[in-house]
Amino acid sequence: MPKLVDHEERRAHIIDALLRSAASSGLHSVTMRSVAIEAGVSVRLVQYYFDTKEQLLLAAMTRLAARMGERVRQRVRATGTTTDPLGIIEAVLLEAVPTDEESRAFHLIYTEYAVLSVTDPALAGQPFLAAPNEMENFLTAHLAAAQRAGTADPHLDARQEAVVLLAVSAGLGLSVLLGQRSAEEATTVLQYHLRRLFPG
Amino acid sequence: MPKLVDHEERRAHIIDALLRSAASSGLHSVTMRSVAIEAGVSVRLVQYYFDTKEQLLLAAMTRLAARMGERVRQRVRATGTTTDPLGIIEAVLLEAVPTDEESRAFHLIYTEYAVLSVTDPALAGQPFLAAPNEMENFLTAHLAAAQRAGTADPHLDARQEAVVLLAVSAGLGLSVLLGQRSAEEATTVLQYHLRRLFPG
DNA sequence: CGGTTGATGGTATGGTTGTACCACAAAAAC
DNA sequence: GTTTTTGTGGTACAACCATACCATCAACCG
Repeated sequence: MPKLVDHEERRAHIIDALLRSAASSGLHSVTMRSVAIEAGVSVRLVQYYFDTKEQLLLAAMTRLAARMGERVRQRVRATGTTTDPLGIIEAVLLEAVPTDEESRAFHLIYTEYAVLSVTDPALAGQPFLAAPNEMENFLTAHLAAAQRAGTADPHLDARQEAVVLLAVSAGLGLSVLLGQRSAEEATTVLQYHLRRLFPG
Repeated sequence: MPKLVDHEERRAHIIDALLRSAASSGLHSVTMRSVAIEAGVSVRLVQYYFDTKEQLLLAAMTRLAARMGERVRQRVRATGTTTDPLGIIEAVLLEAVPTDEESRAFHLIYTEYAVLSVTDPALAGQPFLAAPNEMENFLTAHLAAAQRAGTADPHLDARQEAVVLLAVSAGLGLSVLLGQRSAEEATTVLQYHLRRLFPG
């Protein structure tokens, strides 16, 4: 046998090719061939590492969901604090607003997957439910902490506000994707809304 | 020639078949054949009335966008008032939350179209931008009216709040579609948020 | 050193899709 | 009453797609 190759690396390489291919012309238009070409390998190799297209799509979805988690955690880390609820919450929510081309592509594919998973039984949507639920708890906890610290209005229902926040961020992100709003507008609106929850 | 048929009626019939077909297994899986079968006509007829698949999809999208407008107007009319801003706003926003199977199918296809229009140049997204912009103005106006009438907090920025409201409603609707939340939960959260804008 | 096994390329195949083409019947036009 | 025109069916076709199959080549195993 030649070279004795690192399977995980090869798989990652192919998945990245799929994501690039999907970013430019939509998830619905990716084919074994387009992925192979984008990855610079033969179709046979894509088959070799993923067997079927369904499994390839599934693997890409899993990778995407994982990357979403990383992105959010990275943003939170970038705030450099674990004690400023407003900063942390803002960081989490702003991740949903696509700014540069890279994040736009990311969120586009993510959304395409989410919508696809509604009708495609093979893509049962676990990854798309686990993450938001986790975020909901996360936001609720930090909101409650802010209330205890006196920086957020104590009359608020922390959990319901957390759900509202997630919905606002998802809705704004979507409207940016659809070209209805600019990323700057969306950011401004989100910050406006946060300032109402965190007066002063 | 036989029968001399009403073209618009035939077209509507076929488009409805497309929407039914898309509702059950996703917009991506509709084909000329599946539409023809669902409509109970031959493939040739679908071609005859729409020439190409692209035009069929486009016509269905247009019809869908128009129907969205009707739905919202109908809801507003059903409130039976033109002077109660809270009632009117709540009616508009609740339309985005799919309750029964019919509205679920409607919003699913609508969302699939919206996402598809991002990558498919043939489906340039005008219909998906006009309606929300109109709604934004509508909500802004009614919010401002409520502020003048003293039922809404006068410190609010009516336009930004309108954008937030649209985003919340879109986000909640999407989360219901994805199966993350029940329609009841979404409704509760939306009403909670509205009660914060309209105290008392 | 011989053979087994991992990695890869190439190609064939069966199915599906959108669309073009051909035929025909029946109503309208003249 | 002949000739258009309009609606409709059936079918053929070229493209494309996912996948199965066949072949090859090189490394490691014994």
